[in-house]
Amino acid sequence: MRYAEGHKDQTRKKILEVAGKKFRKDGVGAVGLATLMADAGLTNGAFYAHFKSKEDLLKNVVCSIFDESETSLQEIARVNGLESALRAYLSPQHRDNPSQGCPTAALVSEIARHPRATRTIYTKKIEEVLEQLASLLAEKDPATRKQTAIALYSLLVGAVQLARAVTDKELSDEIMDSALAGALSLIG
Amino acid sequence: MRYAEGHKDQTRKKILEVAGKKFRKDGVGAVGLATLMADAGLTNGAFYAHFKSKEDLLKNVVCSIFDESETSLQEIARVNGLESALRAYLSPQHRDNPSQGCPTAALVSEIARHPRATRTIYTKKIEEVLEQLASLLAEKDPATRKQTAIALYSLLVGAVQLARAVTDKELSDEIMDSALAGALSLIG
DNA sequence: ATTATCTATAGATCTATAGATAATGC
DNA sequence: ATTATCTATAGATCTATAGATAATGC
Repeated sequence: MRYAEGHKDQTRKKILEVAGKKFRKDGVGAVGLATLMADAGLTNGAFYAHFKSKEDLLKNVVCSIFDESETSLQEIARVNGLESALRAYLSPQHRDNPSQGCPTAALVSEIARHPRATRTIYTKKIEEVLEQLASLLAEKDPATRKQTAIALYSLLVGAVQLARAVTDKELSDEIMDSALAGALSLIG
Repeated sequence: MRYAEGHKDQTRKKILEVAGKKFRKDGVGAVGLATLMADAGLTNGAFYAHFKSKEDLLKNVVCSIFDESETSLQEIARVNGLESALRAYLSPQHRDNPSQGCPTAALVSEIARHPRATRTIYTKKIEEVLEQLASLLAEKDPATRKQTAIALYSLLVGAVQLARAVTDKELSDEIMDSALAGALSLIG
């Protein structure tokens, strides 16, 4: 059936949006294409009009959720400064809503097990994020700035993952608070 | 068939050992029980003489690989000090061999999606590791010590995961080096 | 006789493909 | 007429169970 101009693009966007959420929430491996398509209001077979495989979808999802994530970080940091961005990253809101949260916190270890082509796209996005973070640091020397950005990002990512995994709510909160203290001490 | 005394215990240990490696290398979800048992020199059906489900196996694997991991940290730190342990954690050797490495770096985000009972066992093990790390810090005040241990562990975990995911070898090395610098600055 | 491990299988997934259908563009 | 989406299905997994087999203990 021939739909209105731009209909296919909209559907593609919808699939990307639903996949971005489900992948982060449940993990890539745990998401089946049939259920994913049903959540997007479509059926299984329609998938292949948009992506040539699940791996192809993942590559596109990685790009699009990083772009969103970078925009969001840029926004917060521009308006309220880096410390506010760190507080947002280490907030219960972020911890408790992985489906809209940081792509790395949700997917990094799974991506590490995916084909090289996917990991290379991920690598490019990580470089963007690190540059963005570095640009927000007060430090003058670019090498030191990158070093700090890397340590800072690692700390944030690790902390949110830990805070999501533990069942003890107090410990989970303590992890977020301690990570904030550590992050602030890193950026001096 | 009735085997020699202790045979079943040995088999159980073998399954745990193989599972500990495969889970960390490929992720829990990507490991099938039939292949796992074949790797242990057994067949599918034998699994249920040892564990009542895959989830039950995972719980036991979490305990046993954390115990190994804690022993190993204790060993390195006792002989060569905390800084050596940090260097070992952030070494190419560790990054390139997830199957024998840190349980958290390999499994934390997957565990966060598992049933509460499994996450509670994981939580207990994390508390052990954090206490162990805290005990190795020079800092006097126990509260500050725990805070630093948490930030330190988060940083280590996040860095190794990132270093494993990126395809650019130089960036991967840079992540490990920057994390070490950050870790050293955290422990002052 | 006991029981660790075996084979065989049920029932539920999963990804991907092939070919049909139906709503819009020309 | 075109083509986005549909249904139906192939073929390969997966976890888990049931019942058979065979090597050791008594």
